[in-house]
Amino acid sequence: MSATPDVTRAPLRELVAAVRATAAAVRGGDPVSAPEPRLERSRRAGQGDYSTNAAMLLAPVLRAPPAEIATRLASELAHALGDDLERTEVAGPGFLNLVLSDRWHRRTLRLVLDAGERYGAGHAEDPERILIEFVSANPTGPLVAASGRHAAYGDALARILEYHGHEVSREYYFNDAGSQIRLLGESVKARAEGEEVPAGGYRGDYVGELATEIEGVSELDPERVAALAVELLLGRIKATLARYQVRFDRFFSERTLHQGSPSELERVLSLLRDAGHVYESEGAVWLRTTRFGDDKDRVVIRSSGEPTYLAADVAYLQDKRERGFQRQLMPVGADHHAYVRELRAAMSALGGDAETVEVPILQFVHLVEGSERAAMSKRRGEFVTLDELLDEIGVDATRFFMLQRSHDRTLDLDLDLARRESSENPVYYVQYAHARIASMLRRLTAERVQRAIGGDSGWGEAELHASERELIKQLAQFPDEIAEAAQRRGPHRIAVYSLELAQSFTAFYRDCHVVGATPEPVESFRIALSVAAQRTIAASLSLLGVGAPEAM
RNA sequence: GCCCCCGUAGCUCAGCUGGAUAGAGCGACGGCCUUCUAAGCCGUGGGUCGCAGGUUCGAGUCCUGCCGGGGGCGCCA
Repeated sequence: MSATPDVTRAPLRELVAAVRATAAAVRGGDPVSAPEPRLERSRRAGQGDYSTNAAMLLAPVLRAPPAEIATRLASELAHALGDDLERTEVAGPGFLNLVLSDRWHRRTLRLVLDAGERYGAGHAEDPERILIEFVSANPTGPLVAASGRHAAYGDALARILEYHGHEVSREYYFNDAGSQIRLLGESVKARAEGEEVPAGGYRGDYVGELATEIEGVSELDPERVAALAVELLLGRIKATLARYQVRFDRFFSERTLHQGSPSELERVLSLLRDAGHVYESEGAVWLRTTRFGDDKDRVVIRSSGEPTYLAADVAYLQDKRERGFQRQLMPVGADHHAYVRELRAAMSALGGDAETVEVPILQFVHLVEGSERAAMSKRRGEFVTLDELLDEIGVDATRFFMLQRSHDRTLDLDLDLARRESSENPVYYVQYAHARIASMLRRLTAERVQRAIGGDSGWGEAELHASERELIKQLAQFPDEIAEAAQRRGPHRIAVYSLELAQSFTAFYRDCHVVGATPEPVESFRIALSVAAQRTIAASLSLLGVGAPEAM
């Protein structure tokens, strides 16, 4: 991505490098392998700012007590870090705690500010071209609240991967062919003619609406009705997604895979046939997925001659691959998890690497109101649409709540809490911290703020308040949080981080007066720190697709 | 029966791929507005990390087995 100078990137990187270099020096040329030492944020006061487990890892290699090794590490590290290091202490089973100086804290703030709007961005070590396919709900009804989790997850993950330095495309794959669509057409037609919808058909109120929206339904054949209904429903889905701040680069139609002669689907099937992974049995065509770890083979062409959904999905898989994506992410609901094995097997059969097909499993969402649980399924008329949820609690709260929890856990979304516009509601708490900084900075001229950020008049030498140090360490953490969220496909880490950052800022705000602080260098430093906090809160929220208001 | 996810405070959940005395929010209880937004802050109480073994200097985290909850095992998508 951008060619940012290394020094403005991750403040903690040089600290980690120093620790590792020191550990290597103490260790000497011993060839026995040992894990790389870690640098961890200390959890409680009295254990320094950071601590390393290096001595405990080296103990078995050097056959010496951890405490003794830690002492040697300490003197090496003191040499390497110079004035950045206040002191070290050996503690517990052999931890080496580092207490960093105010000089280090000021320097770290400098690095954060110098990185500007791109702080924390572009750290991916192996940038890839990634395609993320998400939501992909069939256009047989409006998006339901559960889709809100998929949409928020995929969108936030895409933003995070992009920020981290990958090249990301987002696609929505929709089924506009096949039995479900046929059923939709028949359902609409039946509704228009006042007849009973077919077994397993669609019954929601929207079906009736479609019946009136489509002119002359009764004269049209079901197939035509289905096509028009899909068009209308897809339009609504797109509108909901746009409102939800979710962007797609492309909506991919399944139908296009069936068109032409040979169709894309037929072409991919013959690739598989040539590779010897396809056979006929019981009048159907099968893909030998068992060769690649599946527990049974899968039908691709039914005995009726119709292709299965899997056949189309495999064609789509190959299409994406041929478009040059090195990795495909396709988050799906927990009810589709068995599908992972089939897809990966198909990728192997196509001669690709199954590891490049990643399918994060998203667990279910329960809407909770008091002790009531609202049903989320698309069956019957009883479901909450995403639009209804957005009407109820707003875009920001919905996204934040959907992203707050790890995607592989079922989620209880508390509507009472989400509706509240107070600090009890985590999303407002974070936004409030941002607005508060904006409000504070409005009391100053732009020139004053610029001068403070630039450090033109200096930041002084005064001893820093514990809250100032804490906030700086929290800011220093940001690049690592992004790297973790990206690598582990876990956007919820950013939501958790944004809360912690807001808390750190609020503590600083409580303890340290900013505007009017004396002497002037102290005011400058605190203004600069506030700006860094504001930018980083804004960046975190932006990665979640949540707004960062200037005022509340 | 087999496979996948999950059991952490009254509730909802974090816990950075093995580290020190297990954290946050909500709820409960008590306190704080003549200074930059009280949409805020401070304090109190609250735990056999489902159970039992194992691995090791060290386990909420890794392994095995049980118990409990959810999901999946179609020529449906």
